[in-house]
Amino acid sequence: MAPQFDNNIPIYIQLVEQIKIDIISEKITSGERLPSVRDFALQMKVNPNTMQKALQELEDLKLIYTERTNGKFVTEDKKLIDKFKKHYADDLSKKYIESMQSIGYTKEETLEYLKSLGGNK
Amino acid sequence: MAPQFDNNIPIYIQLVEQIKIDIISEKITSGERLPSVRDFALQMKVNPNTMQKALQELEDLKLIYTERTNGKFVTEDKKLIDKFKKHYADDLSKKYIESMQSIGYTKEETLEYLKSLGGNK
DNA sequence: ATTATTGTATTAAGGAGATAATACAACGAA
DNA sequence: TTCGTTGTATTATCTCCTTAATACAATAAT
Repeated sequence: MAPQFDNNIPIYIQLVEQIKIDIISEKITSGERLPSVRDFALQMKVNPNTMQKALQELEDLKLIYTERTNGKFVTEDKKLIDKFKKHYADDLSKKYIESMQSIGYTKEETLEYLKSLGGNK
Repeated sequence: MAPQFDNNIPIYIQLVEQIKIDIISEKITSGERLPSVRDFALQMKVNPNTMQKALQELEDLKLIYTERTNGKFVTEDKKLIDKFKKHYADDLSKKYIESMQSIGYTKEETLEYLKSLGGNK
């Protein structure tokens, strides 16, 4: 459950990204309650303060909301979640193409490269 | 010339990545001399110490080598450069596929998504 | 009313990264 | 020899991230 963290990126940033992915992929569903800050921190093996900071960012993004003394919940705005999903896929794809171009692959070559990669999933 | 740095990743790491890309893409060619540490730092608008740290990492990777009092040069081992290029493309592609899968896209769907993206370059 | 659980805030300590300001060693050129 | 350029090393300072240890407020359950 506790993910591997990249030493070069602040943990709270990585937590935001991971939880965002869990919401986008519906591993945690719209309206679902998250573990308490303390429990979540235990699960992820980070300090409660670090988890709190990550959850605060997610709340700023409107992806979660808080019911004081009751817990934190994934937004019920499914359109917003879908918007994040599209944006995420778009961002990933554009950055991938750009990175491949930066080392000399055209878009067509990149597509070919990707096709020939690994198995078939 | 001076790139935009991501606040969340150490600058020296980003310098290593950028220079690595420049070598892989042959923007800087095999055997070519790099600017002096001080000049390079000025170009990139970073502290000489930060540049020195980045160049030290690249030397550890054998991508550059040092002639004391004369300067630093891109390796003349073209096979090594090509190895890095292949590894880089592989790594990018695998991570891209994995990330898309993590939000629910199959490999086929990812390929389609990529094809339909943006213009034709 | 009391207790437990929730989110939230505060203070302190340590570590890593970035910058600044120097200094030194090695070598080529004038 | 002297000067300038090269890489390299050192010390200090500042900020941000992380952890630790608390403490408080609000509410549901007992």
